[in-house]
Amino acid sequence: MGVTIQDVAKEAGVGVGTVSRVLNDSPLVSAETRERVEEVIDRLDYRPSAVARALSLGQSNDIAVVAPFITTPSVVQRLRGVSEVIHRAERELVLHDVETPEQRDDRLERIVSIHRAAGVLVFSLAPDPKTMERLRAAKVPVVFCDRRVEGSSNVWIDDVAAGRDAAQHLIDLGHTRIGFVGDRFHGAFGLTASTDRAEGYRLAMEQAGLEAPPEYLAIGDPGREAAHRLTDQLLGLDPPPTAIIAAYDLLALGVIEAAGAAGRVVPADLSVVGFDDIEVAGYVGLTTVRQPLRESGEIAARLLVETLDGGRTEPESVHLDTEIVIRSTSVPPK
Amino acid sequence: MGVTIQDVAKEAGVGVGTVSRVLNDSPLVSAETRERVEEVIDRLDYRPSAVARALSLGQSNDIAVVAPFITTPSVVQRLRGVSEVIHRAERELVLHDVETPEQRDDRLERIVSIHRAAGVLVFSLAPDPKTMERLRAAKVPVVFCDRRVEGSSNVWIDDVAAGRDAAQHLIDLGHTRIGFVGDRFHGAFGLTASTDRAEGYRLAMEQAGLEAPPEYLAIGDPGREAAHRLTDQLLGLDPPPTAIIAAYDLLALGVIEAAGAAGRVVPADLSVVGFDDIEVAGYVGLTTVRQPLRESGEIAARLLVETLDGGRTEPESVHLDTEIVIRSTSVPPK
DNA sequence: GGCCGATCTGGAAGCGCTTCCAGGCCGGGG
DNA sequence: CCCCGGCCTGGAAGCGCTTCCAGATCGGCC
Repeated sequence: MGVTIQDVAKEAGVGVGTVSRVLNDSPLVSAETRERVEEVIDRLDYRPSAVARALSLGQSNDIAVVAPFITTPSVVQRLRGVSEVIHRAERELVLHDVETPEQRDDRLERIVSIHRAAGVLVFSLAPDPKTMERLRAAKVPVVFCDRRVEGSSNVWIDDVAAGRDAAQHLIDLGHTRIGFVGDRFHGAFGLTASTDRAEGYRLAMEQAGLEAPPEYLAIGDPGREAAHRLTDQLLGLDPPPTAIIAAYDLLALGVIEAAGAAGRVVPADLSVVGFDDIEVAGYVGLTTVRQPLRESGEIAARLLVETLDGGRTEPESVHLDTEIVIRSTSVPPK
Repeated sequence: MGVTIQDVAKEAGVGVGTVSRVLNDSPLVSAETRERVEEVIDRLDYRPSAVARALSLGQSNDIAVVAPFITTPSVVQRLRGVSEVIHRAERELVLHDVETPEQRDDRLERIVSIHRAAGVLVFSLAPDPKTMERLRAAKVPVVFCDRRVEGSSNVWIDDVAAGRDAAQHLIDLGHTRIGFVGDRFHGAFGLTASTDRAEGYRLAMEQAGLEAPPEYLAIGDPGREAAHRLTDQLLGLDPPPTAIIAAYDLLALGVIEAAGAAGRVVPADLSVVGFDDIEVAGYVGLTTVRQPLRESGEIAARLLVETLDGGRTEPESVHLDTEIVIRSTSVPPK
């Protein structure tokens, strides 16, 4: 069917070893032989089989990306950065979305034992220790994005600081009654962004000498309806908060929607701040704490590619800064 | 390093052929042998190498998904559906994003010749005839999502009808001056959604006996700033449109933003309608023509998996209905 | 009892690469 | 002139599977 290395060798009048050396840029080939072989490769439109190569080398050219796909649009932004770097490095991106926590470890194990991926990029999740151990034993490089993991390369942001910045911004505007909306979905996956941001919010309040009563912290299910319920709950308090921080932008949009439905005008009656700065945040004028999503994916992918290409032996932890982007959903309280 | 089929065979006291037969559920194995082999497989935690299997079979277990990744959030929704089906079918999803038109055909060719993917799923794009020919010659099943292609399975929606529905909705509300905003990015990729929707808009206007002067059709670059410019351009006309149809939801958000910046209140001064019903459309109350994104991915993936598993021999074209979702950005003109 | 088919099994060949090893060839030094 | 080392090169072995073919076993029938 397809042209094989044998065909090329025969046609060029050389051995298969020589063709292989040409393919892999080995210096052990004379210039004229190389040229002749390359001419034949072009003429026959030969393309080496990645599968055969992978079997022979004991390792494929694929990079597995494991992500809690179902969640926020932020994953997509990260993926763009990852995809760009991976394809520039002439590798393939194999996507494994994890829709339930149980799938997580199973996927990771299959990736190395069955698929023989060259490297793994994990978004946001933390594998359990047993799985981590196996990955290390298999000597497959793993890089984490949006997660700090000891002993592995990773890219992370300081979510506590981000939460603090969001709260501080509102405090600076003069707000004293500030609520927080989060979801427990993140908890089930072992994701920490939501709780860390809430913690930062608590710290900022404390530091400013403001109260953050437990009923001002509303945690519920993910999704739009839940965001509605949580918002209604906060707005029904006496006195109600004059500002709400949402654990991520999509949730913030839900808060805005619910506030409107409850007859509150954003931002006059209620200021809203989110996190991440996903694409639509700009479109709807949402004040939010930006994290460099695409860049985080790029850097994580680059760390992995460098490790695979041998240019990096020690794990590296890269910290990225967050930055509050003030748009039109946050103003001083009435 | 890893456990191989040889190890299992030796440990179970059988030949490798028998182990292979057990793995592949061949009926040519006696119940007791099967049981013994399975016990050893479990005990040694043996996992067959997908790479070796792929080389032996001449085909991998991977499904390549080719998508113009950079574009709208709609791709993500489709991907979710695809991912679910593919992983349930115990196959791998290899993602190839195409950021420039030139990459498109190169990617497709590499997918079959180098990566030996079992099947290909193409989003929105149309490969050139030469590439299509090669794919056919390689006998690799290809399914198109969001695109009608003769001779291949595909899932599609009627974008002309969708455009007509959007316009008709506004006409029914009493609008007579209706503008359309699109981007030429889609054109460069050979994507037809934008132009088809514009065509539907034109037809509806014509049918209603309304004028759709050329200056009411604003086509520019993709992105937020361009959407601003196009909107400003339309609003600067005399008389300006009382409603704008945007070729997809993200563009509609840009129109809303620009209208606000120009001092127009949506929907009182300007009604806006989008297409796709991406996740955030609900959050911001955008009236839009919904297409079943996730479902389209699911169905396309299922068509492909069925073809690969031998249950389907003839290509099938699945038409999905669109449906207008009326929210708060469209009201009668003043 | 012998033969035949049905049923199951072992193992070799082959998938298309990489890599290692054994040479062949050449030039230069003894 | 011979030998040795440095370059190149050809080709076999091996990666871990699937599959095919040959054979072993067994029961049933003549």
